Amino acid sequence: MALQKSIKPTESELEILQVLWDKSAATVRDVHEELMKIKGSGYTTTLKLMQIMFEKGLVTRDSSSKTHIYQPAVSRENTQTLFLNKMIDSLFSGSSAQLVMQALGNHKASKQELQEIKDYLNAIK
Amino acid sequence: MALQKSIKPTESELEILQVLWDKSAATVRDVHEELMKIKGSGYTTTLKLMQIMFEKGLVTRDSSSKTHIYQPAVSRENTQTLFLNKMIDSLFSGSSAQLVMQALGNHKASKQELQEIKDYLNAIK
DNA sequence: GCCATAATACGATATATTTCGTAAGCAATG
DNA sequence: CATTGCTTACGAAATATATCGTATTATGGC
Repeated sequence: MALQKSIKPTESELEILQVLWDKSAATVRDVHEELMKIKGSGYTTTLKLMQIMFEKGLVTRDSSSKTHIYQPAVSRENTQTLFLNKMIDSLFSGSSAQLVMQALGNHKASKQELQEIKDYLNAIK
Repeated sequence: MALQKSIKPTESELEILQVLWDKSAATVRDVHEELMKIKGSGYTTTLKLMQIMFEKGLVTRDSSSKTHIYQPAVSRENTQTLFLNKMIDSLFSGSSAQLVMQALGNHKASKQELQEIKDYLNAIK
């Protein structure tokens, strides 16, 4: 499999990918209804974005029936890693440890989460 | 310290902020020469961006002499947190633990860094 | 078969971001 | 004190992203 240069999804595209990752597959309407919960753009906006994403190869679609079914073509993990690495470079001087400690320090992690991380650290030692 | 409404710097603005954070203060030329090491845009592009950043309040400047001296007006840490939280929301389902573990898993952390993180975790327990 | 409904396609506009060209000012130097 | 070089200011083009309106097409119920 050829190593495709990973395109960076835009912000709106990320919102759509999130829905697709959660649902595995979805129609434009499905996605749009999810997006309505967090933003207020029109149906054709979502449609257009998903068409563009298809052209870019960010999603696949089954167009055998009139209502197309979309699926993510990039994995959540790869995309996370793409953005993480970018962020580590652009904001943390290339140090993932710095990023991690900053993330842990901002009161967003519960005790349980901290324990998970410790376990994880011990596991990969 | 007053709580500033945090504007999200654009990608180019982040590159400039990085230089300013490293140097504490710098002229447009200083910044531009640093940027030349990683990209190829013209001098007036950097100038314009820094002027816009000044209008947005992302940087301050001392214009008492002809060559202005710029300083960051937002802290590295606040900006890191801003982007981290955004990313946790948009890519990690709101879980900082997930982000941390993904960051640790992608082979970017050295043994030494991992140890640092463990120490840190123990410290904040 | 016809119509109402809902979908896609797509051009056009709107907005945000980045880039550059040019004009004008200042200051050192010779 | 004029020339040269570096500076800022700023308009405008170029590019990227997001939004919408309208036309067209398919489909199921009548």
